[in-house]
Amino acid sequence: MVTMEDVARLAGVSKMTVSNVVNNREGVSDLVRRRVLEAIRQSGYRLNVSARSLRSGRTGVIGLAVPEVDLPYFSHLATLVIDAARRRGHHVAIERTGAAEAGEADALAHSRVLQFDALILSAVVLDGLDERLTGAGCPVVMLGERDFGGRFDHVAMPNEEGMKAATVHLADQGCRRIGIVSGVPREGVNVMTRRYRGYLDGLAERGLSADPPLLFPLDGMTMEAGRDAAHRMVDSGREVDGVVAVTDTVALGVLRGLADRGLRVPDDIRLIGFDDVPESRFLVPSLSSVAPDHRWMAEKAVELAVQRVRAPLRPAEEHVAPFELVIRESTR
Amino acid sequence: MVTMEDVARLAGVSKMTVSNVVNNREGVSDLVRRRVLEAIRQSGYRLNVSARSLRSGRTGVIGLAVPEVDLPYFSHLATLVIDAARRRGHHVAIERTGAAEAGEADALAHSRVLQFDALILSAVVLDGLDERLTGAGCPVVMLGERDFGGRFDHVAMPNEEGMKAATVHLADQGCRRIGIVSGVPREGVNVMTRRYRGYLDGLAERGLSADPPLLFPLDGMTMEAGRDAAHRMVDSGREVDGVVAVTDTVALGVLRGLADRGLRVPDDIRLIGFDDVPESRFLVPSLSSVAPDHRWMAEKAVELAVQRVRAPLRPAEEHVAPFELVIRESTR
DNA sequence: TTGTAAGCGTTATCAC
DNA sequence: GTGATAACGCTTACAA
Repeated sequence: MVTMEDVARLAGVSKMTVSNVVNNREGVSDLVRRRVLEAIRQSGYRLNVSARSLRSGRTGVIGLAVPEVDLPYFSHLATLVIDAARRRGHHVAIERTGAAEAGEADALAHSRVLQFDALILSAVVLDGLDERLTGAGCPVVMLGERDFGGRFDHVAMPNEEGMKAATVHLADQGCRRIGIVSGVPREGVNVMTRRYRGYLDGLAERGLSADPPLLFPLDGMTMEAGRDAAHRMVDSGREVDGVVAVTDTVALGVLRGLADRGLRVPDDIRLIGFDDVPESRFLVPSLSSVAPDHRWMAEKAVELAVQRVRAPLRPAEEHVAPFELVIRESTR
Repeated sequence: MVTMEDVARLAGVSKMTVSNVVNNREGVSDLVRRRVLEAIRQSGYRLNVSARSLRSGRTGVIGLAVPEVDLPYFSHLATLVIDAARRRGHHVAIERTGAAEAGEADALAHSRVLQFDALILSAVVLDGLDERLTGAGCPVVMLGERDFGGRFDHVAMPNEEGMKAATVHLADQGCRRIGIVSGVPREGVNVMTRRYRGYLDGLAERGLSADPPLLFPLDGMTMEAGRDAAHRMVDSGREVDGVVAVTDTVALGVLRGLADRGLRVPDDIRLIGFDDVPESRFLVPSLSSVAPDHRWMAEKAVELAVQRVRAPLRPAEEHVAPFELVIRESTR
């Protein structure tokens, strides 16, 4: 392995000068710099990141913990985070948490092992996370779902506002019996409860009743769960003329489930999702959706992460992503 | 920061004994081990991976370079690779190459910077990669697309066999004018040329003419490109009663493009994809597809990577993934 | 079974 | 503007 020492010898300078050149530091004469660069080229030298990290205490890696990499929403988000980080000279290591508390706790444990400079945590369910977070061994930025009373940097989704807008939109399209396909709202603040609240707000805004609630519960946040929920919805015989799905991925399953029962969207029933994942505009029918500005979210999360590495003691910030309602065939 | 030294002092042993406990090595008495573990707990000690890597020369990280993280095929693959690697005690860092030669070369450059123990490269287009690969600074396992004359470990897709089977299937369903939506086959061996060859083989197998070719070229491998190709196909006025799409992602776009022109699948035209991504069974109509065993591929790729780290000089291995044809509504 | 010493490749500090 | 030296926290090799 070629080290700085070797390069230094080859260029006839000291190790330290090579280091200065490699790190683009001031105070190296042009002549020497050129000589060093040439020596680096000739020798095929490569910086040893482990050594640098050991010395500097920084790894240049930001962790991104998501429930599943292969759900469109998260993979899309991951892409954007990777880009945003790269622009700031950082790398991203993705942790899969599996949407379970165990997994999310695990990701934190791993963040210790892998020594991220910061961890961006897209937490869905984890309760009682707070105590553990403080022991993560690196700054944590919450992305998406939860509210931690201002103790952590937090990039929030417009969960309530978005869901409210979606529900109002369905009402304005003439729907009178609007159902929701979602996880059962649990105690504490999480994506399910917030979106469910937004749905209720939307109903209230248009004077529609939520009693008895038309909640069709979801077993997981997958396409499969969405399809099954749609089956149960139709089979229950309860009349529904519009559905808000808690995510686009779930909505994709609902679309399939409705087709299985011979119901057409939007003719028989209207459907709207949340996230505006890339495939939504290509589905048949194309899927209306609440579209948070994902790029903005990724950018902000990485920005917060990088800032906090530099200044660990700044007060925590909370930001809510902007969104727009994208109207497509499924609610026409 | 708490170091092994601190733990050692606390437990009344030497640094080395702590190291032995941390690494689960033999030859530490139970009593001492317990004392050390207790000291670790009390002190909140965490292993410093940079230091370990610097000393041992291994990082425990496998790089995975894919064109796009947010195409379903790659995100699914990434999930499986992450799982397989975790089972072997490795972490995965994902590099996005952007499906361009520049990107793929870049990933190699990064592999130098990040010091992966090995790099799994899902290369799509890169020609003249061979020379650069040897300078990657770590073992490289090719995943998916290309053939490198046996110089690299290689987990290949059943590109030709799969496409042939898909084409034969369409013929057996009664299709007589079978088109293909694919990138233009280029010089050299890549996914496009191999799949196109499989398509031609399939036509030949059933005595169907490939002259003039019903190739509808693709500008990229995206849903959008698939939709546009479908538009051009229909607008060209050329009669087509079956289509093989080069990937499921492209097929999803084709499905949309056909709907835009008022054509129904499978009634007016049958459609089959390649990859069997998770969403395919949930589409309406559900999408028939060539289903390579992705889990097998990920497992094999990681296995090869780990093996090669241990034994850099073993001769390269080449494996072709098994596959099956999944018949769904789109070709009924 | 446990301890000691050396060194992995880099950077911070301070001297020149 | 450049160089010598001393860490950073850990593991390998070997001694006790």
